[in-house]
Amino acid sequence: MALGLSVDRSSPVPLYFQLAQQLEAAIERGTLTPGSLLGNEIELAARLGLSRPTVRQAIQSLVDKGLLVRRRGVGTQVVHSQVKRPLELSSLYDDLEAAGQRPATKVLVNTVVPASAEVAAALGVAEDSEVHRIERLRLAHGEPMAYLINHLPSGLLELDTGQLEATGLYRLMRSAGITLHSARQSIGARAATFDEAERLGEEEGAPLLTMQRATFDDTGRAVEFGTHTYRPSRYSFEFQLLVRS
Amino acid sequence: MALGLSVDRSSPVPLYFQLAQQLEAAIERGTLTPGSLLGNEIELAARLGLSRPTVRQAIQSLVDKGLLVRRRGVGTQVVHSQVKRPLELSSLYDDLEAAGQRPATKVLVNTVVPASAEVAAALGVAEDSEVHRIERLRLAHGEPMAYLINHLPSGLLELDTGQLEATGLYRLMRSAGITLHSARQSIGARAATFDEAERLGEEEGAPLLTMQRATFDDTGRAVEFGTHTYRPSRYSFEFQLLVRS
DNA sequence: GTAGTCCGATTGTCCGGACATACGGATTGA
DNA sequence: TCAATCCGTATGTCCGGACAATCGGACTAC
Repeated sequence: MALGLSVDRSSPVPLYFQLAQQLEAAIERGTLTPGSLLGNEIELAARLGLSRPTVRQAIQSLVDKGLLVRRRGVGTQVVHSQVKRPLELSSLYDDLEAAGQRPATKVLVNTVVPASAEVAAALGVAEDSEVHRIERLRLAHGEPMAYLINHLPSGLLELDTGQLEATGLYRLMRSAGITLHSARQSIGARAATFDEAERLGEEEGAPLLTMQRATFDDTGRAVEFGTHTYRPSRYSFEFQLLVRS
Repeated sequence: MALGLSVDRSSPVPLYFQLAQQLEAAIERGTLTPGSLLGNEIELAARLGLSRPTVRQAIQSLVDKGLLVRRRGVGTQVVHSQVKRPLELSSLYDDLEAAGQRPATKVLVNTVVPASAEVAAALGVAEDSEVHRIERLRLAHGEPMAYLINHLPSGLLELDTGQLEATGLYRLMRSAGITLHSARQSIGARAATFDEAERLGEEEGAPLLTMQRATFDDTGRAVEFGTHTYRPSRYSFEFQLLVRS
């Protein structure tokens, strides 16, 4: 097959990664059609001038992403389903932007407060110690969409209101050198209180979608604790899961 | 350190898997405390009589699970946070059982119907072709908790009402030899219609948590499409995410 | 005292090979 | 005709080694 696979040994990009990218691109592009066999690893390695472990590493990374399926004695084939991207730690801002909605943010509160018991527990800091508190209203097409309350440990990040209105919190954290690693989420629903309804332009008692999330960086340190409410008519959580085998 | 690590070469269980399990157990047990270094791979391999790639494979699997963090030039250490288990494709039945709630199921509908356009699209079958339809009421402590509507392609599974009341749908599928692979989920909220409220013992207009999910097996074939409504006072979605690096 | 440099330690990448295991089709036997 | 067996094929596991890249601390020079 003319997949045009090739690797550049002078590049600093790892060989297995180059191969994985090319395979993923071929799947995305439709050159590798769902259900089609990938050709055996030995032969593929020989064709590319790579060793089998390297080829396997590339393939494995795509299997982990859910793009390929390996079956012993059969071969490796492209998953034939509409499942494309697995779950990511999503950012509302990025989600909206990807959907072409041009999100806007209004920062309502950006201050330092003593940590409540709940916040302290979530962030793993002492109660009443100083934490940043920001409250933001997220809009799409001029309509309120979500009300976001976040707490961050102090000293982690400069929280500039202007920047917060121009981009998302996660992006700010990443550009400050923080590598996000994992998060604990809880998604529920409840009736809007009067204040909540007011802020989001809903009626009191209207259903709201709620999300609480504690985010951790790669050292396991809590870097953010958020309590968000969404207008369910404007937003729902969409994601793909992979089963752990 | 006296971690008591050892592998059984006569076991059919892969060596890297044995090691991974023992390391995970040690972390769970607290023998390996958060933040502690794991000792370098070379020495660990020598101590266990394994090769370095095997040890690396074990460690990598735990890194993928989010239990360990590797840093070049430093070593591998246990993540120090409360993040323990990453996201799984959760089964409401298993969730409830794990929480010690002794779930009960009432099967209200178990029949074969022509596929609606929505169902046909989700399952990847022709419109009006035959699909199974089941409607179940899930109770915990005698209280209604969720109303579950599921559609399955015909010929996939024997859907015995008795079995459906005794266990969960996912467990049934797994024991029928279906390997679940991935799912596409959408979680939202809305106000209960009169009928929905009736079924769940809520008031009309009360907030409901909704979930739609299409599940795929390892060949990418859709095996189930579910439309569920939950009482938010009784249930919320809890899960951990890992960031894809 | 401070900044730059060097160096040991540790993980990251890659190789080539060996044998085990499971799947599916072909062959063989009843 | 149908079922059990054999066998080729492809992935799964494991080994031992080599060199590169990066981190952090120690040392050195200014």
